[in-house]
Amino acid sequence: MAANQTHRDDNLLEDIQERLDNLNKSERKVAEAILRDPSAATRYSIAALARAADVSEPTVNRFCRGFSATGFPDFKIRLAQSIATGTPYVGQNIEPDDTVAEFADKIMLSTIANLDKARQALNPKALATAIDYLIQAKQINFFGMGGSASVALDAQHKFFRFNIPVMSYDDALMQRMVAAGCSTGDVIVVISYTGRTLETIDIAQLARANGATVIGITMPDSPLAEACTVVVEVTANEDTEVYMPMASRIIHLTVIDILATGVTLKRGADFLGHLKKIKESLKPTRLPPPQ
Amino acid sequence: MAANQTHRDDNLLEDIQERLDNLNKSERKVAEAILRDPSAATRYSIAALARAADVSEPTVNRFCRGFSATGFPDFKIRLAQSIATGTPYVGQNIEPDDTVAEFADKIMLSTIANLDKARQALNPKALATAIDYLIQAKQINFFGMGGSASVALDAQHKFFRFNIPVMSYDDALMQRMVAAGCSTGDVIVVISYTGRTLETIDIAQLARANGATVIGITMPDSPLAEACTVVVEVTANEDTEVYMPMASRIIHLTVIDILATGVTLKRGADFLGHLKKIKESLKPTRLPPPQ
DNA sequence: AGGGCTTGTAGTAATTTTATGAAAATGATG
DNA sequence: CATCATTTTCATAAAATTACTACAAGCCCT
Repeated sequence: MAANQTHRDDNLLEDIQERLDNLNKSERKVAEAILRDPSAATRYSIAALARAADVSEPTVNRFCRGFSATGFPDFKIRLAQSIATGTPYVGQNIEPDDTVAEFADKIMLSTIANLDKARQALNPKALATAIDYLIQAKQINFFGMGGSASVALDAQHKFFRFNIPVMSYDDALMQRMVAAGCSTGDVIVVISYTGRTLETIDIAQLARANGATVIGITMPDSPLAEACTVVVEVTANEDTEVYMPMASRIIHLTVIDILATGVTLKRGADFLGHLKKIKESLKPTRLPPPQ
Repeated sequence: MAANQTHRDDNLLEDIQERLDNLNKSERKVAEAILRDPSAATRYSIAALARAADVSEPTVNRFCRGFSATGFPDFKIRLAQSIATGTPYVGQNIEPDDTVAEFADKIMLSTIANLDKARQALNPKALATAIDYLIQAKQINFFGMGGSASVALDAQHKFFRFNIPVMSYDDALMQRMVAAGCSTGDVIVVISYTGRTLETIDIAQLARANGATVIGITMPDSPLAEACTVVVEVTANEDTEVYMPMASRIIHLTVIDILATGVTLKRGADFLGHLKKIKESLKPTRLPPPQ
């Protein structure tokens, strides 16, 4: 019973953040005042916001219209929705003179924001397909190089509880060897942020050529994505900002969580289905139930 | 900086629904008009809503005040937020018959919720101390066993860019050997969710006895926490629920992100501090400053 | 110096809120 | 059970706040 309407991708706050550079002096002052404390902005009157931004009221009004609102009140409503939609604390880069409390908060919030974005972008159908493949796997291998090595390792731990042989490899040579040696029924999960590492793409293709199912957790429309049987698309906001840490790893890990949970659940359902089949096979030997 | 309130569990819409019976005739008409099409209500003016509910404008206003809003505009903002809060199943456990879309969403949301909780519980002072130790380290070792192995591995990758020797170990034997061989100036970061693994505690004590600084990322008041030089306390809501995956790993990873970022930042700042020290050492050779 | 873009001033329009009193409901009492 | 008193409910209208428009001054860039 999902079906929460209202999820047109508004995200006014992000919009403001993005268009910050394309605004003229005064309107940028307005934008900055809003970003400084978005939730407070929803409580301001146009006069109060104008004062906070040190501009005139009509400037605020023009600013609102610039973001395709009919006026200030409409803008406030949209802003309020944008805040509640999850992505509350967008932006705010880490500054060299931030205190520990400040940048710790910023990292946490940006991670949260990224996760929420990933949540909205997640494709359940791809996940379902991936889970189906994983359930039927004779053997599962997780491939992750560099930064994704830890994700692969984590995946190995998570999938260990299922009674399937699971391994993870962070080494191109080993990966290639495994890919070369695999066959139909094997599943290989390739984790890569960019999806553009030549070696990785090559290995994925090799594995597929040998009949293995290749599940990719990577960037949409990347060469690696093309090479996979099924792709769970992940687009993280990798800030080029030096201080900003990789959010993609966190998202990848959470995707692994979802896959593992999916396998657990489906196995249960499968099991129930199995029981049902047995029961039904017994039916002919019994009398039909009363009524 | 931090301090973003706003996430009191509003859910105005639910509130209205609940209090529907306790309202008098006219106010109920208002409530019904709003519930008939909540998102339309956010676009109405007080006059329009009054007409839609077939009551007078002050009635609408009184209604708004009844739901602890300062007035109609404030009410509309709250309503907009309530609608947009696309958080239908926060805190809900995963059910065996959830669709993929449903449980994927639940996992994401619960992870987000956990991160946010961790954010509020973070102790900046402990983080600052840990960062100080890490900067001064001659050598850093990350220890994580079982599920925390991937966190340790990730940490190794992150700290690689600093010019300090970094290693990670997921094996008790290797950890013990490293702990036995370390000396003053070495920093060991022990990552453990429970903080109650005997082996890990023992290793931490051994390392400290040899003069190493031991930073713990673990549960507060745990035996491991006692054994550390400084502890970054992490309390994740580890749902005992079978289907719920470990949120602690994600939090641990984010803590690592914070530490790595802190080291990057402080290196810059440290340089300034260094300069200051040199300056101060020169003070005695000068006359006291005027005033 | 003049055209185009930006921004503020001042006045106007719209909207919300308060004040006030009338109508309805409740309840007590003869 | 009728009647009056009291309270609650509600709408009209006026006041106050808030948002919008027109226009003019200012700035920047050839």
